[in-house]
Amino acid sequence: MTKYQEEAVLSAFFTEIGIISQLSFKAFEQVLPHGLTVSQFSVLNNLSRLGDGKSPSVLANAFQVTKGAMTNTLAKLEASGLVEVRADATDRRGKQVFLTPAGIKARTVALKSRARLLEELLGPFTTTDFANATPFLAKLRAHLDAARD
Amino acid sequence: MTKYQEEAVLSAFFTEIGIISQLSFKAFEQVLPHGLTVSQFSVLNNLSRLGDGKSPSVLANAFQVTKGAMTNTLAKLEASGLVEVRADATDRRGKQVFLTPAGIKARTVALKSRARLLEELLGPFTTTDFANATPFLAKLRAHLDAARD
DNA sequence: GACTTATCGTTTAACGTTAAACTATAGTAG
DNA sequence: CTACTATAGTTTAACGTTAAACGATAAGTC
Repeated sequence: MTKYQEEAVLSAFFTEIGIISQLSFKAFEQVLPHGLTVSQFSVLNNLSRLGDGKSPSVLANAFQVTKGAMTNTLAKLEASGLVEVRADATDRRGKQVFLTPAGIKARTVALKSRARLLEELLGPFTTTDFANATPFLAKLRAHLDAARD
Repeated sequence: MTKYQEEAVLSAFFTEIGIISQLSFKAFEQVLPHGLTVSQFSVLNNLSRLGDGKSPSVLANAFQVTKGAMTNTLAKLEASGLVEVRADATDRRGKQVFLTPAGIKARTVALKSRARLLEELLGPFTTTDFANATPFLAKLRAHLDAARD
């Protein structure tokens, strides 16, 4: 296989990845409860699955987003009453983010929408198809993540 | 396998896709010749591979981007002298986009950077790993594209 | 204890994008 | 020919993001 062909293989792979990412992202966004963005849902979901009380900067790191972006996302969530942001008692620079009952509920509703969407995205494929594809992707993601300067 | 587990499989898959897409996109952006964005490179590459003289709206469709976004991208390319936009003689509403010598050169330089980057992204994997993963992704992309309302 | 460096969160300007309104031109039906 | 409808491209406001500057607080060093 020539250098050129190898390049074409990688290029095709990353092109497909990019398109799938874009299409699935948009599909998810359209299906989310009104006013909730993917970023906002991701924060709610993280706080619910992994526990709330996290600081904005921890969240920003978790999602690989700047602190400024997280300030914005949290402000929206707070304005919608889905999250409560309190001063950190032990570090006066810091804050802590907590889910409100409304936030928990919004996440639950969003999860149901996502479940319906995923079923739709499954299309003619089987769960096994996706399960088989994931390990390589996970390893690749870990490599890219590590190689990032 | 329970419904919940199936959902987790799909969710994990799309999460990996999203992260890989984001990381590879950013890596490409950082490696591009100064001032060239991924969108701009994509237009140059399309015009070079598939022939220039296309209209802005054809390009907008090809990249699934709004006409307004393409207006912006082409304006940047034109300001950089990488592209020449001429009135369409046969349709006075329309325009045609042509590569300039500088545009062809910029694309060549960008392609070399991309080749180096792809080699780096290859990491511990083989070309075959990517080749094996691509067919499913291509089929899935086609499904998502078709399912899009 | 005083200086220096690092971290937390916010703010600002800039960017690329979308959606929608708009102008100009083309195509079509009566 | 006259409407009407559709399409090409631009413009505008809004959005979510980044990068960089900033003030406040904490941690480390002499």
